Amino acid sequence: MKEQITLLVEQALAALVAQGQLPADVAPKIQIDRTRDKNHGDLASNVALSLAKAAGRPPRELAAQICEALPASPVVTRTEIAGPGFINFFLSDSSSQAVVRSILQQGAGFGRSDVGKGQRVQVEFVSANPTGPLHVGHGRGAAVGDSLCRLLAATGWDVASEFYYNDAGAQIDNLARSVQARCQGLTPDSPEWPEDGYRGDYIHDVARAYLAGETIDAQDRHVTGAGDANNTDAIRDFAVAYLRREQDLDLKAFAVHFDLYFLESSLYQSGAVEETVEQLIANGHTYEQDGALWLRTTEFGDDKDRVMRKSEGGYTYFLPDVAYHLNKWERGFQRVINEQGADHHSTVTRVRAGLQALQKGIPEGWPDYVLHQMVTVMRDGEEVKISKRAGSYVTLRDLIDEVGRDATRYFLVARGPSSQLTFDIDLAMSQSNDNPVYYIQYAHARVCSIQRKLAEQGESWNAERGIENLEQLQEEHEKALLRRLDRYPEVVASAAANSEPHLVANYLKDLAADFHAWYNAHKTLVDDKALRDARLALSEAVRQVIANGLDLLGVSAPESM
RNA sequence: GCGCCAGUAGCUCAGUUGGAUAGAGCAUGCGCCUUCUAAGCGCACGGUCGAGGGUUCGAAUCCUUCCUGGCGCGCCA
Repeated sequence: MKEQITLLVEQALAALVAQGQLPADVAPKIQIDRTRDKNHGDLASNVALSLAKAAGRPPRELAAQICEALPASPVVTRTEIAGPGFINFFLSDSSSQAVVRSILQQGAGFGRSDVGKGQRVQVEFVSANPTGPLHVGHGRGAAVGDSLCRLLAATGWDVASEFYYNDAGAQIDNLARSVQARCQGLTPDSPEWPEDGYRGDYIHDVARAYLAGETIDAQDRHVTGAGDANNTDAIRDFAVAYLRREQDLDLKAFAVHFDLYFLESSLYQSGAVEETVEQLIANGHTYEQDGALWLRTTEFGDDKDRVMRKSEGGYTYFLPDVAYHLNKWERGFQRVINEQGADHHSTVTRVRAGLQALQKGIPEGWPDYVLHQMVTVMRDGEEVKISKRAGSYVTLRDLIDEVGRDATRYFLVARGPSSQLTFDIDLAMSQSNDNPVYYIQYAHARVCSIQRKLAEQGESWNAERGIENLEQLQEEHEKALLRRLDRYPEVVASAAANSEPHLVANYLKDLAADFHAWYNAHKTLVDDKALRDARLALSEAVRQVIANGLDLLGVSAPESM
């Protein structure tokens, strides 16, 4: 719709230039906006305002000339000049009703586009260390990342989702020591408890399972507990497998799927880590100091240089991170989006700097990052501190069990990633109308309910007749719904382009509100068959868009509630 | 001290990339079920868009200086 209007305005401007009314060198970017107020028509343009200076004429006068020069079109019934010089476009009924036909024809495809042109994009998210269960923060990452994947796929990208599985390094040793301490009967209060050891109760669970000789079946590994409290390696393998299994179950319960789990340990096994170090040394960006090997990341915009190899010989996490991202690049991903918590934002410049230092022709701003701010959890009006090491914990599993998957996902994705989020457990658990997800789902269920009622009456919806009679939709509530439905594809495109799934969540709430208002004001199953079927077409279009939108958020669309 | 993110109604948050009179939910008050599911609808109340300066036809939005909160500033990840 916007494109058509843009075309008309372009033609009008070209005509004015031809008449010598406008200088030929003006190259305006024609902006067409949806109006906020329906008194201002359906679409509005500010071209006259932005061109007034170049034209040497008052905006309203210029606007009048543009309107005069607009070619006739069946889409626009009239134009109006308003305010300081806006041109308001009023669309014809038939053009605004056409969206219903499009939705019914395209079904689940409505709102999808091919702007991604089938290009590959990789989205990495969650990537939690296997040192504890997933908590709310990981949940936000999972909800946002998964929704992002769905949005990208819906806009024509070839999406690969990936979980970087950090199964090597110091934190894993810490995990092994913590479990071992529990195996030896120590408690976190004990003076011999490992420094910085993980104190959570789940460590005790792992230790008990290990000592009992349980067998763990995780996605990619199967380990049986050796039961020997002195065998640190066996404990490490067991603990990693155990927590991996827990995370598998958490993600499954959250309906989040990954195409690939990438193991950090594989970067050591393949020699990629070593090769990366050697390349960085060969490129002359490193130096030794205090027994450690440093990378001069300050040459690439970092505020201080970073250690790659510790004085005791091991690598910091930074190096495998660089090796990992080089691997992504070499797999051919021209576009990579890393979704992670903002507490890790310092890795952004670091990883990019490391990649630049490799001199492989990787673009400076590669990869993209979507950082979500912290989640604050409230329970009984008080903040619950999330600390793996201290053991006080709100797990994702708890939330899913208590709140339900749909509400949890909706809450975690309904805010812009860059805003801090307060997750009120009592509110989310309340199962009342405070939960906006129910409000949206209820709108979907209501449409289904109308269809059921129709069937009970021994009647059926004649979709053809409905589409033929769309011009009967003349109520203000109906016009508002039509306008809202027409916006959906733009919302999806914008949410995908800006990595902001919450736009979809907000849109669905507004759409549901428009629908509920209409539902209360006007009966759908009226005697007049033409009107009835037209209204059924509209309600079915609403149902379809809600289903499409909820799917992008990973939330179900129930047929009854 | 430096960097990143934020500051909008009593609370939780939107705000279509600089547009017209700043919106929604919750909370509060008053109405609406013999009619397709009341998990709903309508009306009312509620604002110095953190503060000051700047940019222009026009600023919650862009620039700048402060104030406040969160996160980061490891040879942890």
